[in-house]
Amino acid sequence: MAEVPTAAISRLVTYLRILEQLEGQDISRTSSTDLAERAGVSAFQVRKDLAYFGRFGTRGMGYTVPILKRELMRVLGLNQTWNVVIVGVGRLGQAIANYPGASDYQFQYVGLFDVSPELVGRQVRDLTVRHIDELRDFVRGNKVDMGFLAVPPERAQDAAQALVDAGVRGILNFAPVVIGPRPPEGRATDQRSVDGNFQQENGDEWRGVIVENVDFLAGMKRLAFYTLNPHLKDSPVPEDPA
Amino acid sequence: MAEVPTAAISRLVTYLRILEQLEGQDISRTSSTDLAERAGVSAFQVRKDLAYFGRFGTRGMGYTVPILKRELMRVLGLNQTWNVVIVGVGRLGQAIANYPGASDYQFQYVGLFDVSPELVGRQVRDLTVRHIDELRDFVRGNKVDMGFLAVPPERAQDAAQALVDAGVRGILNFAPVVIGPRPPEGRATDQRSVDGNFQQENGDEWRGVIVENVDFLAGMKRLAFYTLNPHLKDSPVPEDPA
DNA sequence: CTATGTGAATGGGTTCACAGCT
DNA sequence: AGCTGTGAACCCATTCACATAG
Repeated sequence: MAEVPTAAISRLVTYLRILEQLEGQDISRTSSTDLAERAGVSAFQVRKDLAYFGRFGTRGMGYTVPILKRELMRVLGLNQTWNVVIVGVGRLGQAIANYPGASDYQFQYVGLFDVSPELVGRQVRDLTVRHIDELRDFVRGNKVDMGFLAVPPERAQDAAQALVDAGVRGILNFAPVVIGPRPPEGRATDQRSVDGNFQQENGDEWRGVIVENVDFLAGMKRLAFYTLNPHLKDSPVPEDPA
Repeated sequence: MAEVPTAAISRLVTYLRILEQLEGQDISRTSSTDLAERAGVSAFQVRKDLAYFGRFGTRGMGYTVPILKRELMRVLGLNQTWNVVIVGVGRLGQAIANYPGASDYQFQYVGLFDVSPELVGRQVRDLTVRHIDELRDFVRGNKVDMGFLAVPPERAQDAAQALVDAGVRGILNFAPVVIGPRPPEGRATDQRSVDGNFQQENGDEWRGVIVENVDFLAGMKRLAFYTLNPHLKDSPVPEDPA
């Protein structure tokens, strides 16, 4: 089903960033070996990842930085405008709204939403924070493509559902919880779909909605684990051989 | 080399979070099927992931929430104290410092560092921001285990190197760049280690240092890609069969 | 001779079926 | 009978070797 490995997409993002850096240094040509070094992967991997989407190089020569950059941007969907709302405008939501770099890729923050009376009405960046009750109409009226979710974990599922009901196609979830179609009511364990994924007839609004998670508490915990068990991590610095 | 899949560790973190939610709801027993539903994975996967680290359930019965929670905390290294410094105390760094939930796991922020004269000396949370020049002595004097890196991308490599030189064992990198042992000086492409990962003789300080990345710009870009190509994503809502 | 692009082989992770306890 | 724990099967991602193009 995934004819392109998920990990390959993450790597493409990295290659693109490297190409931007190269362009900034007025380096106009590169190679799979060079990209591989800078990205911390193998050159095979670079070539294979690119090959999923086309042929962007010249044999014997390598890649032309601006061309490969343009092609990767196209592949990743970064040559078009994305209208984004942020739901949750606490410290994290504001840090996201103000983080530089998003607008470089035509991610435009068009609306900010929260429930807190202290925040609603306030100005953040060039936007006025709205109450989350206005979300649905706003998304429909403003061609919002995706929502960034920066609410406390206990509100994340409801806020995500609101985004989906409103019609966004993608959610970037910063809350440390799994969001998704709400399981049918009932006890924890019952007999439907034995030993596999659950699925249900409600929750169809979620069909086609993409969720990406950015969970830094999880990152902390993974870091703790690998710091205790370094041998379980494929490190950038290879082991001593024999 | 990775006898435990990296993805399994991420899932263990999710299971742990679910167990905490269950405990908060005074639910004392669960099962692989129940955990699987809540985590959005298969029950096979849950059992296999747990099996990498031991036998925590009772056949025919399932798992006892507090026991499994305790065991997962132990496995993940969350039953001990971690002393953490944050390098970069801009909006993002402050949001991290103030984000609730870290201290639940004995992650203790013991030092904050920045270069900006506007920030150094200021009070954030209960800590005074120090100049990054003090990092080395501080890390050595205060048994710092890991560093969270929230500086602008162009400073990330140097700040990471400073953390490593100072002796931290883990880095949680929020900057949208690859950090690691600095490649040897020289042109982009040369002949060492043909077609594979680079490695070098300097950069040995990085040996054993764990780097985890939390890159939300990358998350945005992945989201853009999958929103354009939903069929390439294994969705929580399964496809219509046939 | 160089470096890409790609079918084939390898290896690691997920899925499965069932053995083993309760 | 029920649900965990696990060796084996399967499948997908990475690695490789080489054919191809410049």
